[in-house]
Amino acid sequence: MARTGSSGRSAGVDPEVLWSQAERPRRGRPPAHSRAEITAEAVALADTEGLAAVTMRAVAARIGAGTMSLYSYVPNKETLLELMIDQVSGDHRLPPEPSGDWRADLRGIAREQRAIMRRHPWLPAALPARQTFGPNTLAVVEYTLAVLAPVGLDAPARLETFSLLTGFVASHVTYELAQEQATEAAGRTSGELLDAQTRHLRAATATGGYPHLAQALAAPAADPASHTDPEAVFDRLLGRMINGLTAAP
Amino acid sequence: MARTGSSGRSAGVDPEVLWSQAERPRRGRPPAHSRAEITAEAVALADTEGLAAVTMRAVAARIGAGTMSLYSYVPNKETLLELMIDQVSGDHRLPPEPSGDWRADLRGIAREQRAIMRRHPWLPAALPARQTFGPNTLAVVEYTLAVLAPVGLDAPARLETFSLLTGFVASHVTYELAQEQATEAAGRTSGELLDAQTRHLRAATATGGYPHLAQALAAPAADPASHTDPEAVFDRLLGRMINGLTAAP
DNA sequence: GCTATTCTCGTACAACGTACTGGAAATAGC
DNA sequence: GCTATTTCCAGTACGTTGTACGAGAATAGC
Repeated sequence: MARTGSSGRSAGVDPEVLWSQAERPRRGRPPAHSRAEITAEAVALADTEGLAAVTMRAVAARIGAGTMSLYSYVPNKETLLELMIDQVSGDHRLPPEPSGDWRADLRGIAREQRAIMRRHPWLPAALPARQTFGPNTLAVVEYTLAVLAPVGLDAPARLETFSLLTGFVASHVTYELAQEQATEAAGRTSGELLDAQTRHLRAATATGGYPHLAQALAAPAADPASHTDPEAVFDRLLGRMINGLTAAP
Repeated sequence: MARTGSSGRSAGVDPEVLWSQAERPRRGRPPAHSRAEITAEAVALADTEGLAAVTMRAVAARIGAGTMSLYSYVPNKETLLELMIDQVSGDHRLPPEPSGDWRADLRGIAREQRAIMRRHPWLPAALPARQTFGPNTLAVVEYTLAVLAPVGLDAPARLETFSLLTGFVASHVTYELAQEQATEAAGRTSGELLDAQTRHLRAATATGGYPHLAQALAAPAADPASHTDPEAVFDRLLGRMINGLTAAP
């Protein structure tokens, strides 16, 4: 892992150079691959094997190229990650114009984000490392700002609203996936043996040190139906979130 | 980086083994260091040099030990990270009992979280990787659940509220730090040359493709005073957040 | 063909996490 | 103090990572 920035944030690559199309030179040997193809392959790898499996060697092998060939398309791995994030952001299906019902539009954005993050479970963890905004991300930001225009927020507040909405979705999806994984692990062993994490939690609460936590783990949902459907849970929280973020000061 | 879990989530270490005290054996040579000391040193390193600088070699050098000596205290690096997260969670100053004003108590929790994250800027990025809850984290969870007891939420909703509150604070602090870094970089060059990211954004908007974004970047805050004070911004958003998360279904 | 330009990729290296292992060190019982 | 026992310490070594370098291969314009 040589050459990872030694101080807080690494320098990275000039975003202007990164995202401007680097017009195809008309001379010399034509490239056998493309940035988009490499990025797509890296995304597929992350989807199936996890973010840790995305190594330069593995990605190169997947497209049938030598490891170092990647560096003709991407200056370094950090940049590849930024490209991955922006590429999946391109999956957003955005209406050309806000509908006029800004609450509904915000819901729509968040639902899209959630769908994308569920399709690419590595995304929530990768987002905090993002240094720049690619064109696809900017398109979502732009649309969100357009939606927020009629809301009584000033410009900086509108900008941050996007960030907070994304953060909320990421938090929730992370929680959702962890939850599903836990119950799946529990079910796999016929509901008898829970997974290590849950077992640990039960053990911790069994000491009596965390009464409220113990109660929360023991208590079934008051209204099971409303908790069974993940979409319903998300939508309900999302609605409150939108109310909170867009309330008048 | 040999032996990082190949699939999505790595197996990690049994949390029970991790967090139970591992009673000190009474015979033989006493250890020269402690898990807490090592963790503290790793935290200090991350604070000053960034999370990437936390290598087993660097941490060992800091306490004046051989690299491999660390493995007497910590089974692997991933675990060290969990310990770091839980150790800084111990900085929370929690009242012994909820005050009765649960909104104020939630504010207090979030403010503490924000202060800790600002003191340890690597924390927001490290949180998504957390696999288990250590005792200090559990104490915060427990207190939060106690605070939420009088609120009309059922048990699972209370549990997730903690997660969402933490996620909100992490998102906001990440945003705050990025913002400060950008303005600081801009100021360093006497307000003339902006940093690469900002320059990139301006360039992107200059093409006319993102009118709302361009406007947002150009427009000064409607009420500058309310944006100058980061605490005020945080408190205002936090208030809305709390309203949203704890609203009746 | 020639040449300039560009992509390709084998080799190489530093840095990482960590398995292994022999020896050093401290205590417990005498 | 001596010895046996238990434990910790750290050098060496291996596999894997990101990536610098440079020689070769393939193309476009002349």
